[in-house]
Amino acid sequence: MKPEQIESVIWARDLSREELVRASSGVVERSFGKGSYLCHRGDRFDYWTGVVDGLVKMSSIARSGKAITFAGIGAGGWFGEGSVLKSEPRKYDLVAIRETRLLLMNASTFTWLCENSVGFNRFLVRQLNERLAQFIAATEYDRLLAPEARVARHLAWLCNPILNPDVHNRIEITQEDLSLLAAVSRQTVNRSLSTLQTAGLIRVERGAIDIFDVDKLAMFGN
DNA sequence: TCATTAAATTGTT
DNA sequence: AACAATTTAATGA
Repeated sequence: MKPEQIESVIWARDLSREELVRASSGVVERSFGKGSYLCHRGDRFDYWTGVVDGLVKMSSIARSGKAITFAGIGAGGWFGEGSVLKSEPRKYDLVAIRETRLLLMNASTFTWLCENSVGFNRFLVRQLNERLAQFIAATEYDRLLAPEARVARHLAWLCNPILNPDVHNRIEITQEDLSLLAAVSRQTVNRSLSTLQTAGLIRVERGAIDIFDVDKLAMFGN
C-alpha cells in the first residue's frame, strides 16, 4: 500500500515520513461481508487491524451457548496489538457486523514500529490507556446503572473520538447487535432508543443511529 | 423500470 | 420468545 493511502489513519500523524513509508509497505486493505468472521477464537490472525469503514465486534460463545460481545470497533479504530505482540492465537471471535473494509498490518512491520518509532509508541500508549479506562467504566456501569443508561453509554463508546475517530456521530448497527453489545434484551434497546430519541440525544433509523450529543449520552442516568 | 418475493429489521406483546 | 408490521434487497420479466 502507498504511503499516501495511510496518511489519514489516526496514528500517521505521530510518525515521521520515513516511518510512514515503512509502515505503509506492510499494510494491505481487505473487505469483509456482513456477518463474516475475520477469525475464530484460537485462530492465528497476525495482523494489527484498522477499521476503514464498517463495524467489527469482539465476541465469544460461552459453554452454555450464550453469545457474549465484549466490544465493538468502529471506523478509524485499531485493535489486536496484544495478539500480535505476544504472537498468540486470538482469544475471541472477530466478526464484521456490517460490510467492512479493513487495513491489515503484518506482524513484522508492527514490531518494527514498536521498536523504532517513538511517535508510534506514544500513540499506542494513548490508545491502550483510553481503552482501559473504557473497560473499567464499562464493568462499573454494567453493575450500577439502569439498562437505559447502559445502552446510552455503549453508544457513546462507539463514537469515542480516541478509539473510533472516524465514526463521526453516525453508527450503523442494528438494535439486535446493540443489545448483544450492551448485554440487554433487544426489547430494552428498542425502548431505550425511543427514550433517548425523545430526549433529543439521538435519532433512530432503520439499521443506524445518529448521535447528536455524545457528552450527554455518556452522562445519561447520572 | 416495474412487480413480485424473500430476507432483514423493527415494534410490540 | 413469538408474532405482525415495515423496510430493504434480490430476482426476473
